[in-house]
Amino acid sequence: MPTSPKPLPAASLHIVLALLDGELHGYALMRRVGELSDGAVKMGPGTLYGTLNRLVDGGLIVETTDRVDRTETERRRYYELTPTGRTVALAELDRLQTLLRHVKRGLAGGATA
Amino acid sequence: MPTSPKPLPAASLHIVLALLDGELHGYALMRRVGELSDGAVKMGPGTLYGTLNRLVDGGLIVETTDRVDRTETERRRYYELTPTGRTVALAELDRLQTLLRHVKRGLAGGATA
DNA sequence: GTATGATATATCGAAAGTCGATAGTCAAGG
DNA sequence: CCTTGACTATCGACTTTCGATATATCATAC
Repeated sequence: MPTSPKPLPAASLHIVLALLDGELHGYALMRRVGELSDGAVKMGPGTLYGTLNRLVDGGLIVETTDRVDRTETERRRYYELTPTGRTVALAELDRLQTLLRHVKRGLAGGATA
Repeated sequence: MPTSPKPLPAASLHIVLALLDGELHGYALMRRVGELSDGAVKMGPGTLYGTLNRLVDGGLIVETTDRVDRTETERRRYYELTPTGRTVALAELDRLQTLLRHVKRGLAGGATA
């Protein structure tokens, strides 16, 4: 079972989930991560860029080099999920869904003790 | 807006979610946290007891002292959510639901780029 | 023309959190 | 007895996160 060794840390999780929708550059990722939780999660650059590098090292994302319409002065660095990264992201999504389902089931049952 | 300063760390999150269903003692909490994610999350004692203390300090949980049918030799220490803790737990649950909703919406849209 | 604020990337050190190993007690079963 | 599972607990190493800081470009406004 190579696709679920252990849960990703929070920042990594948010990044790979955000990238499920398509490639993004660092700054956009910061915004998107915030948006995805209606502003509840705020990832600063200190967290972002280190995490990005770790994800690249771990083989979950890659910097896309096939950009076509980019100007010379393009500062943005785009990242996308690798196939492995996508698999992991989907597995994490699943894990969260399972968690919520179980918690909500317990809530419905009612622990009026 | 006193009820959403920032997301709880992973271990704290799992513990308060597990306690939404009712009071539990440490060892049972370890099992329950695993169950809630179908075995994907494994919290060992090293993580558990430190986190438990932090949650007590933070006023999110309390050790229940009103146990009736406990023997003298009872080693178990039961914890339950405080009203604040319950509010935080529910807010976190909400945050996760929002996250999943947004991510899945993006997935449906399709990023065939 | 120049101040300002958003875009954009990057690094540093401190603080916080997590993990795995270890340890001890008690009860029940073989 | 002696092992095994329940149960709480702590330690140190490691990983992750945070906040501040830095730098450069661009658009808008003054």
